[in-house]
Amino acid sequence: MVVSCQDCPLRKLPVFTPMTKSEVAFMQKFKSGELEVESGATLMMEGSNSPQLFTVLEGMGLRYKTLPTGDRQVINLVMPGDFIGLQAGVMQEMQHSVEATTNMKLCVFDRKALWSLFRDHPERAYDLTWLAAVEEHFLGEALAVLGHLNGLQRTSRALVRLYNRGSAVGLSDGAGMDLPYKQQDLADALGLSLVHTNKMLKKLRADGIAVWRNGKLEIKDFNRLCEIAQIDANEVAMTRPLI
Amino acid sequence: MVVSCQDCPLRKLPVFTPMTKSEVAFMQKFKSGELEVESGATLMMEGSNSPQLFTVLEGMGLRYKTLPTGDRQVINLVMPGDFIGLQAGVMQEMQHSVEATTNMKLCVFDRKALWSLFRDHPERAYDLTWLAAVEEHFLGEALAVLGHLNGLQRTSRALVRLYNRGSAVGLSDGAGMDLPYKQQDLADALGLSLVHTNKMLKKLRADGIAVWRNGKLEIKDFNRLCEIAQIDANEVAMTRPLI
DNA sequence: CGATCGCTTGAGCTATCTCAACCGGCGTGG
DNA sequence: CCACGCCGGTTGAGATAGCTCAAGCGATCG
Repeated sequence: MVVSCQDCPLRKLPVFTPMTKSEVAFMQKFKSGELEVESGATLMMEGSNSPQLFTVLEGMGLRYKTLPTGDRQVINLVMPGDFIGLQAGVMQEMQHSVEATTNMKLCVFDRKALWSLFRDHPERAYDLTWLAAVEEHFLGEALAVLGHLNGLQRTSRALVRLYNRGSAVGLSDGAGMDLPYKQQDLADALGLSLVHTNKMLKKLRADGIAVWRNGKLEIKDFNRLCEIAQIDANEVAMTRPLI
Repeated sequence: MVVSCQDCPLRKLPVFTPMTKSEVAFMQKFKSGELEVESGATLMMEGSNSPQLFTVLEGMGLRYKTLPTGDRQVINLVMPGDFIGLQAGVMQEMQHSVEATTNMKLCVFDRKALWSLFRDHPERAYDLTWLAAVEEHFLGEALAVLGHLNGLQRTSRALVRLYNRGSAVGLSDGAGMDLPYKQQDLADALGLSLVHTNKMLKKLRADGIAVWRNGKLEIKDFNRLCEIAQIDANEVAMTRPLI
């Protein structure tokens, strides 16, 4: 169903129908350049009206909201293939911030071209809407996680999801993958305190289930991890559907 | 910015540009009928492949996921004007269920016509994507609520948001509005136990801030409620942007 | 060498959960 | 018309997951 498209600069966008030559040409024009940012940089700022859309080519980041109290809710971790900025593209302004955790390479699109995409390339517009629906699906799942799972379950689930996503985009080699985040980042994503997150990770480590240290994640016992996370290990890994 | 459109059977869809006559004609064709359902009915079922999209004309419902443990996470409450089923329309299958809380009247669209909407009416396709982005925004906010607010704050926030939304679609008269849900529904939305939700509602009642009983919600002290909910009372009520 | 940063660990505190009982209203069946 | 059962809401009491505070540790950097 999902056709990967090498030619498309928006190459991580899943496409359901092969692209025509004229579409590829349009995409080339749609793409306005590439951008490299340093780790720590803020790509998009809550409340700003960003004129750009990005596809992540390399590196990792995180998408978060800042609460009036100063707390941070991480919405999700950004990996290669993710498309960011649709919200700002389509609403007046950004509702969350995006920050680079590692150095990143991005493919930049001009937001003004978004409308012509809809007008002239309905197939691609459809793909984009599909992407938004998928995003909505994942947020719904995240909501259920925060609403109903305990600390250990949340932590496990995060590791499974991240591992699956990482595998899907080729970030994992054998049993390990790069996961260059801080424990605080994970805590902010899971709605747990740093201390508690640390203790849950320790438990997974002690039980020989998963080890995450020095930016490397190793899954020792995938089945047990899935069991804790309440995920069917055989389930078709429905991660971000991006190739 | 948002132009309401009386002629459009998809009339609750916010449109940014006035509709042409041919568009209105298309919408009439797009609409495949109206549907009335009894309270308690399930409109869409998790995992099913629903051939229909709906706009809510009257009545209220709720959108939820069922967890493997049998727990329920309410994703949001469905009010008149809401558009449901885009996920099923665009992905293969529904990721959550939708249930009617009261009797409901729905405007039904044929999902197969969705593609021709994209092909022939890019403005409307754009509107739809905008709607998906808005939905994503709200889920992001909900995530932050579950991740960082305590029981009283969550409860307060829910009441403020519901009151604002209700007002926006004309469900509130003066100080009161119909809110025909069970405490269990709210609990499942907030990720709290029924008992605790009940105690938080009791506190709001005792403090003369808000009273919700017998399906009627009355806000006694909007400012204090907003304060607890960590919402700026003067903030432009960014509820669902539907007229 | 001192300072900073991320991680780790312990100790007490409390928000929230679970269990359990009870209450009033309503619909149903005898 | 009464009795019963059920459902939604209310309340109390004990248990606990997770929080906050606080301290210490190793690595990195200027």
